Amino acid sequence: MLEIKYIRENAEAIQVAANNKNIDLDVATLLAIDKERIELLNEVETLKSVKNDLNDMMKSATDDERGEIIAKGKKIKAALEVKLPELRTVQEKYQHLMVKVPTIPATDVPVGVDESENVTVYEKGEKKTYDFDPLSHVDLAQSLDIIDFKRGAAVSGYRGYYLKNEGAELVMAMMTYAMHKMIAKDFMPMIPPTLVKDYALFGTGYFSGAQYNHATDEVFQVSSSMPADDFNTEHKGQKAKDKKFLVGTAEPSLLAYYADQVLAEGDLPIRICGYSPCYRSEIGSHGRDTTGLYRVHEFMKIEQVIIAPADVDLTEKLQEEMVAISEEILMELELPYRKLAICTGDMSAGKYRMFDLEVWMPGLERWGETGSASNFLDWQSRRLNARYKDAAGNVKHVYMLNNTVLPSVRPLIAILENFQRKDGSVEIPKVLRPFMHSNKKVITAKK
RNA sequence: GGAAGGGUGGCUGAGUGGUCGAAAGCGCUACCUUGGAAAGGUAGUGUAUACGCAAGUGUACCGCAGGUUCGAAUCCUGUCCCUUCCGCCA
Repeated sequence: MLEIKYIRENAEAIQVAANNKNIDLDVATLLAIDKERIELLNEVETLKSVKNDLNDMMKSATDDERGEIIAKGKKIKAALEVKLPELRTVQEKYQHLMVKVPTIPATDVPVGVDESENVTVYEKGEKKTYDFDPLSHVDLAQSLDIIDFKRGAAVSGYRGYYLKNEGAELVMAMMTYAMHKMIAKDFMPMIPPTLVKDYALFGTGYFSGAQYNHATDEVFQVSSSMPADDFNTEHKGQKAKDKKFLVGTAEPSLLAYYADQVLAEGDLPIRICGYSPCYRSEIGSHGRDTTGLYRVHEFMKIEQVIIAPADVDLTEKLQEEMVAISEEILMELELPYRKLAICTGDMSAGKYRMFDLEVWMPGLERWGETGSASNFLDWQSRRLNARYKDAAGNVKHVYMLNNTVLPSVRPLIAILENFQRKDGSVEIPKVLRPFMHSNKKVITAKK
């Protein structure tokens, strides 16, 4: 969401951004509707102004005058009953288009249609060479008895899994290691709610429109008092109460913490790291990555967010700072990775700049995304109404950034596949050993 | 899940249909007073939005959304949140 004034002044640049981001938006149509909206708004406000004058007159009117005023008032009311629905219709159209307006990306963001045009900034870490055929994490999980996909599918369904033995231990170790790392870097640790109201997800841009949309939004919906089938239908007499959503990352919860708040500039930037379970419906991903742990419906993650003052250059630095932390973690985990500058077509509407980190997975023989760093400028804070007062006393929207610190499952894949040895065992990365029972160094095959 | 009470400006809190954008107090800001401070005095002090270079003017906002009425902080309906008690429960 952007300011309409800004959209009027930068119509062309926004149209280009929308085109580059594959967003179906005609800015000229938006501006035409905006004009219509302003005209109707002025008409309605004029009517209301007359109404208010009548109310003032009523205060000191004689009985005779009162009858006359009431008659005039009724006319105003009738006129408003015509205009207000018109205004409402136009405002709905306006809102519908406004929520699609993208942030104009940084000028040096690569322009591209889809992920194939993302640009590799650099690769770091050595890909190991093996004197044997490296197994995939699925095979390793089986022989080491640390992940059970079969029972996961039986109990949870498609893409379900159990972590067990060292698998469970290792994931907890990863989470604790990452949390400690962030606390050491002065990020405030939080464990936010994962069951949230719609506005947290709308505000951070996780709904494709202004409301939850079954067809495209990758979000699980939850209701405690209605059958799931009736969720989007508000039956007469039946309450759509406790309509909640499961977040796919801690980001919405962490950022919505500041919704409707006015912060002090002196408190910015605010750095936060949050631990949360993450839920993804993967509704548009049927048939992709169908085996293994790569694409699952639930996992755990440490996330980092920064709430910054409205200073683009500063946020560029802060984004680099956040990416550097994620890179430091991958280096300490001794995982080879690459950094990608995400192109316009692979970037969602609100983003100004986005980097992905991908880790090499020798068993799958591919790079796999383990983290994503985004700078939204004020796109999210406008939706969330998160502001701050600057030194001069002006109230402005904050700028918001987020980045993965460490998710649970994809790095686990990378660890298993990169640290496997010829005898089928898997070495535990040194930095995680202090978080394993008895400083365990190796996971050995159970059979 | 049951019962009761409550949500008003930065805070406390008055207000049950028209004189209420809203009393009073506190806080805050400026000025006066002072050697300086306190106390005291005077004035000011919400947000959003439309038009405008601006001053300003209009509109909206008393949790949120609807409704009744010529007119709603006030009446009606729904909803969200908070407090207390009971029940259930990790």
